[in-house]
Amino acid sequence: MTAEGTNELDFLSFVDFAVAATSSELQDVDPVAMRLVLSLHRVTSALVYDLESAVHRPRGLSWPGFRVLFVVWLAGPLESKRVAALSGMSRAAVSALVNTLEKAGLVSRRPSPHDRRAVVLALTPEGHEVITRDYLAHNEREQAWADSLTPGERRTLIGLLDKLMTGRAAREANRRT
Amino acid sequence: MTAEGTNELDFLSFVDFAVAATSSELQDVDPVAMRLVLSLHRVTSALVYDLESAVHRPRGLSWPGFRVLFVVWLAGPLESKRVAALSGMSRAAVSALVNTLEKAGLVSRRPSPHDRRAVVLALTPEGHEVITRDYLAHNEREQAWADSLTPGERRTLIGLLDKLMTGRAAREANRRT
DNA sequence: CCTCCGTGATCAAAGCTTTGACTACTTTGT
DNA sequence: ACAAAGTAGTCAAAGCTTTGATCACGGAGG
Repeated sequence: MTAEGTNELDFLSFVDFAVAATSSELQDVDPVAMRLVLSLHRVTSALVYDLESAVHRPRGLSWPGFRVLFVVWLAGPLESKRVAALSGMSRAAVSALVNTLEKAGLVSRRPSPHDRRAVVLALTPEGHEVITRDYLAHNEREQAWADSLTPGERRTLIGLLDKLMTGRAAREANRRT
Repeated sequence: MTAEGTNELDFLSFVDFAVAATSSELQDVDPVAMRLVLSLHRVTSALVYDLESAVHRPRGLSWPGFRVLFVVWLAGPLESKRVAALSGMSRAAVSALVNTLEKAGLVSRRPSPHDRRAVVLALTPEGHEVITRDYLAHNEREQAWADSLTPGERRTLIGLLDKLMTGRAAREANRRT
């Protein structure tokens, strides 16, 4: 089974190959769970790489920078801690990232009026300008991806992802601190 | 609409909030495409973080290290370039990562017999030992996530992800070099 | 009041990522 | 045969991530 046609493999078709190859090496592996996770990871990687390289980098934002700006844009002046929770990053990562965004003049740091330990993050006018422009291009690219599915399929996929996200494994899962 | 109940938001429920908030700021945004991409990214992030922190780190592997080992295990011995293509990383990233894996005694580098520029990567016996043990634990955790869905839902989800992966946007998308 | 413990933000070290440059080699075309 | 163009791997700089300290502040009990 090994080394046969291994040369036509690519990032996409590797999923099929991997499921077959693993079953032959290991018993007790669930091929459906394997394929599910592998597909999820590969689609998402490809999607994020495409969005970052086609939309955000050309406009001067990194993918993490976009995520922070997006959260601050929508959920509005917000404590650093909450930005971390909503963007799915660690507090340390937000702190480091905001150094960059602050230097770029997109985000401002202010002390919180109610807690002198806390820092409130807000968009500067320029940051607001940047994220709205950027997000329009982002959403256009999102639509291009969504167009691969019918409207019904889109709803189904969103529903299944929600179910995964609220399921038992997700609740038990390790979370970022 | 802003700043109302913003305090009960978390990483999961932010999706709903974001879709509503964006529509009120921008017209011409497709809320379904937005929700699709946001859900995909959030589920996958949570899943990868859980797998890395619960399975791989405790066993001494990083997530990228696992990916390389996994590819070399299944498709291996393989040129460095092909490992990059199959694992979805850049050639430079593979090169840097293999430095670590080689020091750890898990992967070996050999010159290719047919092309003196190329390097062939293979698992050491210890690397084989590590990845088989590690992958068994990985797959157990994958099963825990897959258990949130019925068997039919799993098949449906895999099918929809495949369709996204082979659709037009994915084919046009920027790819790693 | 004031000690004790919890929490918010930041820093530090180590690792991985990216792009772009560079070297060594191979392939192509004349 | 040989120059030109392309390709494999690596390196370097800059950025982002993680965990684990550290420091400042807040809240509750004695």
